[in-house]
Amino acid sequence: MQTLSTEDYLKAIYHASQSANGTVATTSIANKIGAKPSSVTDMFKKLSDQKLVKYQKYQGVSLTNEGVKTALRIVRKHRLWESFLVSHLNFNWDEVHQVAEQLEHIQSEKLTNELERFLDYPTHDPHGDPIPNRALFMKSYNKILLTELPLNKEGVCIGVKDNSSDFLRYLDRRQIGIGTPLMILHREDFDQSLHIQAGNSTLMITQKTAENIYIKP
Amino acid sequence: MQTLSTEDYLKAIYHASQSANGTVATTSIANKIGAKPSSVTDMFKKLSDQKLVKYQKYQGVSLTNEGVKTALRIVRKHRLWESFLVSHLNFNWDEVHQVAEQLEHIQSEKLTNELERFLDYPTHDPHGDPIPNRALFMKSYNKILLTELPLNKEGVCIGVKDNSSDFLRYLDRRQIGIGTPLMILHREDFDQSLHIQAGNSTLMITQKTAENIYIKP
DNA sequence: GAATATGTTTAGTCTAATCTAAATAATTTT
DNA sequence: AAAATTATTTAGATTAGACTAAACATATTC
Repeated sequence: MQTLSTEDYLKAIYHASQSANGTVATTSIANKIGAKPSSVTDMFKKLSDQKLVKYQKYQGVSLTNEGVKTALRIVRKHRLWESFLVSHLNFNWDEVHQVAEQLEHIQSEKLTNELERFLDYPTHDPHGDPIPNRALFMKSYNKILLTELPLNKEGVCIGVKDNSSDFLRYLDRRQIGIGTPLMILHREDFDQSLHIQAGNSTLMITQKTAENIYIKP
Repeated sequence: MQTLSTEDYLKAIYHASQSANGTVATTSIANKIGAKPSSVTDMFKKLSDQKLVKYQKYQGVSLTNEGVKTALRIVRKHRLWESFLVSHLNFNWDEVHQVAEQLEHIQSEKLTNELERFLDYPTHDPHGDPIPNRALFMKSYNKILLTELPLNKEGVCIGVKDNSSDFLRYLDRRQIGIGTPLMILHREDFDQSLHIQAGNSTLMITQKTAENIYIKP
């Protein structure tokens, strides 16, 4: 049985180890969690005692199989709750994260599984991230960044990399969301900005924006 | 902003002060919370510093107006979540308490209010307890105990006093629930047991059982 | 490869919430 | 009303999780 805090660490390690190749540094977790590196070291030891991570001094941590499972159980709850908030409680996709951070810690297998049934077994959350099923398996799309989409080839927005409110609301204002068809009309060599077609309108976005939009090619 | 623990104490004090006349003893809270009296004393001081209770050494506590409001906000969430679990997630009324104890601590006004809207503004939870509305106001029925129902007069079960799983499952087996019409056919002088009509069947219940069933006369 | 910079760990401290054991107050019994 | 019982509080210890400051390892730069 995990505490709130150990669950937060496991989730942070899980997410960090997705981008990196398995092993995760103390500082990177400190930044995600908002704690000092020394606190993170303490927690690494604790998680290591519980066999949830493999930890070697100065070498960072990696999740054990059991650690991955624990993390995925939290991710599953987080994404199911986000889906619920958007689909039934009128939350916008930029408002759900903070609340789901709390709800993901609720302990009740029945609750999680019934919520999943109630939502009709969703496979992706409101940001396009895959939801682990009861067996903790998730199918992720074959996806590319908008920057990688060839010129004049149509793709569909299927997710975002940056989940911050600021970015999501920016996309709302540009009328870009999950499912929006996108096409690059012109790439500006000078500053890498892109002229794109989004749904029925054409608009200009920066490279930074394009790097945070996932496309099904 | 309250911690999990202070919220639990405030709720316990609120419930205890309903039965007693406003002021609540250290030991009674210790029993409810499952803590030692010395810990309760510490917490009483803390809550008193926050002006949520009035505390005088050796005289117990009573909630301030602000304390009542804080407690009611928690009760509101607890009962809304219980309602949700039963009405949409296939929980039985004896299974909801433990999960609602966790969910009641989720902090998000929008979540609470949207949940209330989604449930269509319920006034009572699955145990018949009134749900405070957004203004923290709740209308409680005019109710009596089954023991107080006159012989051969029909009443309707509108709630239970004991919310334990054991009792609720016992009622399930007897096919007694919220809304079941009840009538006392005979009162046994020897042991105060009751012969009752419950829905279409007649059955025998003990005084202890009857003392835990609320009736709308 | 030595010097510097950066990242990580250790040692010791802090706070919230708990506990035990002892002291003290209130209540009940005789 | 004194004695005994029960309830409550105080004092001091413990634990989880965090912190700071100093020590130590690793990585980078010259």
